[in-house]
Amino acid sequence: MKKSPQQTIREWMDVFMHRSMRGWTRFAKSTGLSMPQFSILMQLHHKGLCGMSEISERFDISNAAASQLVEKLVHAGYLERAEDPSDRRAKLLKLSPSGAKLVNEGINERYRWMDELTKNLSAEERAKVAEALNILTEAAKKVDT
Amino acid sequence: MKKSPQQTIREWMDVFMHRSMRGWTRFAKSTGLSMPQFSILMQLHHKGLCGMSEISERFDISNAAASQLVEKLVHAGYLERAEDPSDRRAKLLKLSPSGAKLVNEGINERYRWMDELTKNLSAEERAKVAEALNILTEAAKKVDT
DNA sequence: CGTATAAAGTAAGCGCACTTAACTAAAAAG
DNA sequence: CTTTTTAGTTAAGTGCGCTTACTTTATACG
Repeated sequence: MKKSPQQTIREWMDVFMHRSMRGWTRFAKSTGLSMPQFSILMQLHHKGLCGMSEISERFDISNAAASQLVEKLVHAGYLERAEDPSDRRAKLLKLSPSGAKLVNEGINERYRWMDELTKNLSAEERAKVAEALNILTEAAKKVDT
Repeated sequence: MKKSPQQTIREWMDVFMHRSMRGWTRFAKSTGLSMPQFSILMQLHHKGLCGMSEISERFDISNAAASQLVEKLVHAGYLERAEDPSDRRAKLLKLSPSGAKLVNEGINERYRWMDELTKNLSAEERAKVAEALNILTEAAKKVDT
């Protein structure tokens, strides 16, 4: 009874998702931030810089809600909010140094599990894994607009 | 400038996590359930059957909170709550048919993106990916107690 | 036995995310 | 230049998750 490639891939997804979701929520909790707040920091980490309305669109919440969440993060020192010089109605949001530090700690915690996983692999296995994940990453870049 | 295997793996994690978290929260929202409620359904999906206190331990909340969340899920018809015959203080929780259906829809939605990703791969690439993810899944089973 | 301990449910109350509605101010349109 | 649209903020109010404190019922232990 051999597993199909698709089955193998799906099994991995289940394991990976279940595990990393747990780690993720635990870390967010440990920072004292709520999930919505933490997610905004992550979004900023990926986009680098963005306006308020991008936040509300991305998380499908009202502008008002986004504004309130951001306000808390600015107040806590994790975000910097500046006027956009090219459009003075808009704001430019970005991670403050301490916000970036927090996000990186979270990401490193994620990496740690993965390192744990791969540290007992042979060099050959590790190379195979890396090659395969590279294939998937490239595919993901094509699919995600 | 070649990427190290570790870098490749981490890059994949970032892409995969960011993308699947988004899909996950969107799906949960579309069901009308809150994330905590939805997470409980997922936990039940993985464990099959469990008591109330396992819920509170898993999510690091009080027994009272778990009881309240479960009550809502039972009332909504997603969970069945029965007395444990071997310890009549305890309850046995499990997904109802409609709860199982909901969870499976969520999981299938996750799979869909992955299918999208892999459908344009050559058979050879797909085989490589499957082999690598199988290695990782086995490793994960060893690491996670 | 009775007493202590454990599992679960109930009640009151707090904080947070979210919404709508009203408002400010700048840009775009006519 | 006036009107309309757009970006963001503020305020009031709602619902939910969570906690602590208390109650109930069943098991474990001396």
